[in-house]
Amino acid sequence: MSQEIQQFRATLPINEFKQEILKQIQENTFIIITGDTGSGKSTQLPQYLLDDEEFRLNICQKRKKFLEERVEEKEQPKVQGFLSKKLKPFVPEDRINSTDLKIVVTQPRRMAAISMAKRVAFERNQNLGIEVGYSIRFDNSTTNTTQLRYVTDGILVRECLQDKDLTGYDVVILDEAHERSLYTDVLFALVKTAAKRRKGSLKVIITSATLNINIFKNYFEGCPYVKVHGKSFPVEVKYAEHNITQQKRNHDAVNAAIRMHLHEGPGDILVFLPGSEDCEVCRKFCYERLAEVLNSGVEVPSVLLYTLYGSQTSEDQSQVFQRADEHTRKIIFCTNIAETSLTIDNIGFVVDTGYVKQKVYNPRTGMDSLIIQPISKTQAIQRTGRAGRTQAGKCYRLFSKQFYESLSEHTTAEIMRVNLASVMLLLKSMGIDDVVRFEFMEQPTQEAILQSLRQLYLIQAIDEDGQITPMGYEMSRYPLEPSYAKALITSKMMECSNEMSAIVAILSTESIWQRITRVDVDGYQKLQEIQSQHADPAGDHLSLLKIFSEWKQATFNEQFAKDTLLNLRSLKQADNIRQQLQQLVEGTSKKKCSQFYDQDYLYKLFRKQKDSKKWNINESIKLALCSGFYFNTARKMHNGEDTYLMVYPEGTVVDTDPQSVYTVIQQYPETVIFTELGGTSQVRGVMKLISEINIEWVKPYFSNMVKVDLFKLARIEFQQRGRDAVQERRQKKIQEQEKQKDLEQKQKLEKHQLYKARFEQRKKVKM
DNA sequence: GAGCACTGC
Repeated sequence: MSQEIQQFRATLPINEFKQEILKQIQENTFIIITGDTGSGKSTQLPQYLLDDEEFRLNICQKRKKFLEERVEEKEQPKVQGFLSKKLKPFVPEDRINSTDLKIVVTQPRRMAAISMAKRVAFERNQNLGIEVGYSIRFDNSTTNTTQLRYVTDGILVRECLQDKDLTGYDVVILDEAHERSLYTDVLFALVKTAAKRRKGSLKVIITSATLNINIFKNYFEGCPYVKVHGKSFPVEVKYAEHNITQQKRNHDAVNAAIRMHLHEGPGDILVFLPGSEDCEVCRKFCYERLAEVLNSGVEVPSVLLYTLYGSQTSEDQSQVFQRADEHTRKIIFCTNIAETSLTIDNIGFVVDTGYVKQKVYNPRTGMDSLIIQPISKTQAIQRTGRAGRTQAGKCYRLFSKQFYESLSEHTTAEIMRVNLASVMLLLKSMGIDDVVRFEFMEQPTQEAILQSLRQLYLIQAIDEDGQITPMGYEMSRYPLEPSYAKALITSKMMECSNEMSAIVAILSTESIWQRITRVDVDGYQKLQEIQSQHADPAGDHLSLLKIFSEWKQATFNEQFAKDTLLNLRSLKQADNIRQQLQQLVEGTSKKKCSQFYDQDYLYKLFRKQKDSKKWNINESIKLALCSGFYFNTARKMHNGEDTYLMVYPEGTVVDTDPQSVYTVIQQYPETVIFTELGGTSQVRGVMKLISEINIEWVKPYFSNMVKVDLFKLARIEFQQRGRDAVQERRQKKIQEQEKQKDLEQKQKLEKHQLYKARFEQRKKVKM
């Protein structure tokens, strides 16, 4: 067996580059390895290092030197909170003399971490956890002896909180770095600073798909890169003559798929669409079209139609992966999920509509909107590649070559499109104060940073000088958005933390209700009936808690979940998270917190009210929610029942979510708070997850919100020394933007001329 | 006048 494995390992494309890679790693701190999937880099690279005796001894020596010097320096973190006990500097005594090489490999997805650890353990003929293991949230297979750990990127970020020099590792491999998840972007910055402090005793390897390596090279100071070829087949790309309109998108996609089915050789067809509803609509339409073709007397070879998207049950998803018989072709209508997360074998053809749904965060309004957008070139190439994994393939793009040229080079990194409050709090809790100047690989907008600081200040995670508070330290322990962490900590003080940890856990998962589309009329009506039966006029948060508790009381019954149209997968996940949160809440000291809460208006209110007869636990839960979300207060406008006016920013009008219990029971309270603002129009927000409150509870906080001194908060006066540098960067950015603008203008003009020429030509023909 | 892509601690 092991000989077989050795032979297999030798055939992997990366094997040819083994010596070169090892040489570069010896000589450099940072190294980039590019190569497409199938090159074997994720599984082989760490093994090359593990098996290289010289490398191991060399790096252990360097590590020993570094740790001895650091212990002598008695380095302390810059600021220390009195609430958090975990912030003592990490001095791993046993690491000083250890001759074990420790490697960590980060993955953007949990499944990838597990399967790679299993694969490598298998290749080394070992049980999982001895030498090789994985660690993901809620699931850890590693022990003290584990030398190679596959982890999700979020896990390594959490580990950085306790050990910012990453002294527990000798090598960090950031795998699939081109995907640029929020945590990989944070890790780039953390790992870069750690490696510099470690003076050559920490090696950093970044692996990425072949594209956009320049941005990595710039960030890691022109470090060397090794290019490894993958195993893939050529894919022929065809463009449509004209771009499709939104109305005709599904129509054209189905026709393209049918044309391929009738005229092409073997190989399944993958059709990329923006949304799950599009998938269902297309499947239905495809059946109808195929029936029409059949009726017209054309012979149609046997075919199976599937859909594939994230909110399906895993049973529905697994059907797609079952093999059809030799003479039957599969057509799969899918969303972005098939772009990277799920890989289907035997795809020979791809139809690409050129669009995705993407979440965009607007820092000014604090609103998340889900918008249909054109894909990036990188995405188009990725989608195309899905046709060339097992055979030479074809990709039909439902847009013109010009449209492709006009697409942006890369997908906008996540860090550029999310609320940065938790990232900023993370940095502050690690002693990085000057977040405005913090060097990310790609700089988020100043506005986004300032708005997140504002939010952190409003929930007292940082003080008016931008310095992290003990409360902020406490919040950073929780794997939650800071506002949820605040609500949870407050709930401990207000004696309702069991309830709050359940609520927050439910909100951390996808909907606990089954997703039923409007196409399913009966199901949709039934869902609405059940929802109204369980609706609690106290609000969405308490209604969710109620249904969750009922499921728990029914002893986690599967049938109960089915009957009440609940999503069992989300329920189980929510309960898992609830347990984790409860453990964290136990670690929060009520006594120490009271130093803060004794001054707190909401807490005083709680103390005053809690002995009165009218008071019940629901009120406490709502007060705790207010402590994290009071800036999301809205009051009813009387021109339209479900239209509300936010207290801040002034003049912001918001609607009620049609899914909210208040829409279901058709009662709209005077004053509400909400925990999420969303929508699809970017113009007007929709309040999601709403609870009725008493305006008197939050009134004393309103003046805070108006007089936030962002200048002070951002510690701008601390930056005088570095002002020139900032100015220079800003200038450069403006120049780049202008260049980009010019380019776009030029492209627009060219496009216009092209259309004009075509129009003239057609006119001529008609004449 | 609104209905939801994908991850992750």
